[in-house]
Amino acid sequence: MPCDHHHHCAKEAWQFAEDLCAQKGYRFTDSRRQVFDVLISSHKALTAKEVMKKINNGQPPITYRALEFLTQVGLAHHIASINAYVGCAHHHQEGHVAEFLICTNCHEVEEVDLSSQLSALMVHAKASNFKPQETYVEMTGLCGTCQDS
Amino acid sequence: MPCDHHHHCAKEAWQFAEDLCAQKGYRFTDSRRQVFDVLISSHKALTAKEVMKKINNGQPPITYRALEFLTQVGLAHHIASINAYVGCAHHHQEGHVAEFLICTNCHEVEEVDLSSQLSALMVHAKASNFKPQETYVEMTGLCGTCQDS
DNA sequence: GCTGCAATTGTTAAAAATTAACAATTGCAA
DNA sequence: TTGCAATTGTTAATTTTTAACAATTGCAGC
Repeated sequence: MPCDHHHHCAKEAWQFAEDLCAQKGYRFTDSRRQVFDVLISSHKALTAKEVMKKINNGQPPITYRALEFLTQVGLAHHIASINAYVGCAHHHQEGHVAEFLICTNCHEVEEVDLSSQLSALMVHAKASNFKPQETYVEMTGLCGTCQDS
Repeated sequence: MPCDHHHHCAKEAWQFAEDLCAQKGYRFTDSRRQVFDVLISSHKALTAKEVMKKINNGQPPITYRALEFLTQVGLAHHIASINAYVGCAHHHQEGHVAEFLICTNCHEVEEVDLSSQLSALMVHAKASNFKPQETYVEMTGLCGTCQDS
């Protein structure tokens, strides 16, 4: 269940983002902050276009660059199945894998940790001598709210 | 390990496709056959553009429609993480979930069944009262061959 | 065999999404 | 304070996907 007190969430998220960038020596610049703000202010996955609209029509390159940055740093996740992005301010271990539950109606996204089940996904990679880079575990469907509407 | 005797593979795949379409009452038309042929002749995931190129530069709408058809029928899978398609001629149970191991270098794709591990992915959906539609389990990385090159 | 209808295709063109290229600016270290 | 790497601003192109609609096809019912 996503937390519903965005003010609280947001504050911690910002602190987390600040710390992460500082610690890793990345510049948490204005445009990056703006995009992060848009994403983190919503639990929904937003397309690049939606992000742009929310930032007084920011130019595509700026937005795409910020999205790429945030994704690489771990402050956002790319949801490939619907080609959208969702903010994230959890600390992830190296090799962390999350499962995303994506409502196709409202695009609300719930992120759940898969660490304990990860070995089940890895076993095939291991058996095939496959060296993993990125893992996407995405489930589209209808969230509880949207099932009733 | 993908089978390496495409002739044998292909023959069975065609039979499977014919039967599937006949049984479900779908028309296995020329353009659909062409796209299926392109996909099934390769274990690699191909982008829509790559498919088009292989079909004496087929027009986009025709290719996209065929890809959509094949995906819906189950004769192809959409690999969201790299926005590409891979042919498939396995019989899938209702609610079947596969894991795709996708080489980011050569785009070879291995499909493995996740049935036995599926409950691990579903447990969170259940707990969240989330009604699943599509499940994507994709792992990008380097296949054995590409690790050495 | 015709007729009519639904499914599919062919074609043109538009819309949407992403990236290239390069000049201007910024932040910081030497 | 100079120089360099990182980042941004800007324009425009490229790539990807879809819309719209006319033409065709396959087939069921007469």
